[in-house]
Amino acid sequence: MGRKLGLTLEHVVEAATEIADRDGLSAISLASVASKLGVRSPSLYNHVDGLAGLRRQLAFRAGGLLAAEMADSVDGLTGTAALRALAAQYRSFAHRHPGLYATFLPAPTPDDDPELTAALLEPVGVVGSVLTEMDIDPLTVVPLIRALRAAVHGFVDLELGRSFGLPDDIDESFTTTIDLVIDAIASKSNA
Amino acid sequence: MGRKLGLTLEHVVEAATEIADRDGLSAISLASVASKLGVRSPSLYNHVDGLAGLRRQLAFRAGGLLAAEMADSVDGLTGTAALRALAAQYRSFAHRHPGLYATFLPAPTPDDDPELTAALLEPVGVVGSVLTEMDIDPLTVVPLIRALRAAVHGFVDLELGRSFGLPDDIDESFTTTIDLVIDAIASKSNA
DNA sequence: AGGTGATGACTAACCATGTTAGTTGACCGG
DNA sequence: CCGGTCAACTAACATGGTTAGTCATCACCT
Repeated sequence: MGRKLGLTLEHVVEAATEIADRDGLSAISLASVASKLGVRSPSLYNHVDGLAGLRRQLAFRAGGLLAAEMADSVDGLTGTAALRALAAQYRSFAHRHPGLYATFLPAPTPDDDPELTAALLEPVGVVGSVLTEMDIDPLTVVPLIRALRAAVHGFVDLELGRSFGLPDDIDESFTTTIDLVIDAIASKSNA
Repeated sequence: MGRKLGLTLEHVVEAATEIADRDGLSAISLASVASKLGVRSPSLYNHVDGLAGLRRQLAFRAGGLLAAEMADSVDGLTGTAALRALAAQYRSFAHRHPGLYATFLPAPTPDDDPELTAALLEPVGVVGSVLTEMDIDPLTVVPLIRALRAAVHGFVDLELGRSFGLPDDIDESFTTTIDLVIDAIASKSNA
């Protein structure tokens, strides 16, 4: 049998994305992706460098998609309103794409894979540009951006991991959490 | 060959802990654990219910250890000092036991495994008792404890995942992050 | 039109891992 | 001393990743 289907890298990554978002990142295997595409596992090597390569492609897609969504969400906004929009969009992305979201951690080291490292830090850059517009003391901007990132990521990660035991409203808790951090950031702004 | 070594559940879980803390949670396999113990993989079934059972035992150990350390760390302290001690101990645990720490997520659903769910929520209980002593409005205590948990977990998770790109001092960023949340909590305390 | 080469799928084979079944030798209580 | 239990074992099988080698199809070039 020769060339039967018009399989492309896009198709492979798309299929893997669907599996990851539906059944979790660990459900991705060459076997499951190949099966979804109606193809045998070795055929995937024509498009992707093994399982590791597939995961890498998935991470690229995740970084690019999230960065694009965040850039869109902040359009026309500045200051705390922009930060709130970014946090909400970030959380929404994680809800809609839990599998892609999981590819962010652990991050590759800059030595191992500088290209992928840069792609995964793209979303952070969007937040950074909003913060510099707010005229924060340069000495404290890095800890503050880390605090915001930690709070948002931590909340989403716990939420996705079903780690909040109590039935109390989770949306409200998210608002409380990010407002707490954003207010603290605003109090150090000179804009 | 019959009964040769005095292998116990403790030995198995201990070996798995060492592997997980050194090489990551995903490095745990029955093969790697058995090899470390000088035993064949099927022998482990005499002590543990397969790989899933081993991971479950590891999660129990993680929950118990962290809860004990946190209870110790808060001894004699109250209020914001207690919260700061808890956060520091939590982070220290994650640094010393990254493999055990990773077992906390994703959490099992209460329906699937109520026993393990309870064990993993034990550390949260320690924080809860400190907060109730601080006399916080019961309506806002749940969002606040979630904010604190999200910030601390998020920070540690990003840190362990090498996701902080910049070389800026990480200890200082941690202090900034948790002080930010703890100060907000303190401002709502009536104690 | 027909030959040629690249493409992209395939089968076969190998290795590692998890798991089950059945076996065997050592210890322990009667 | 004898019999049962326990805890290790070997054998066998399934699944998944990977490599090597095969072969049909398509595009292009003469």
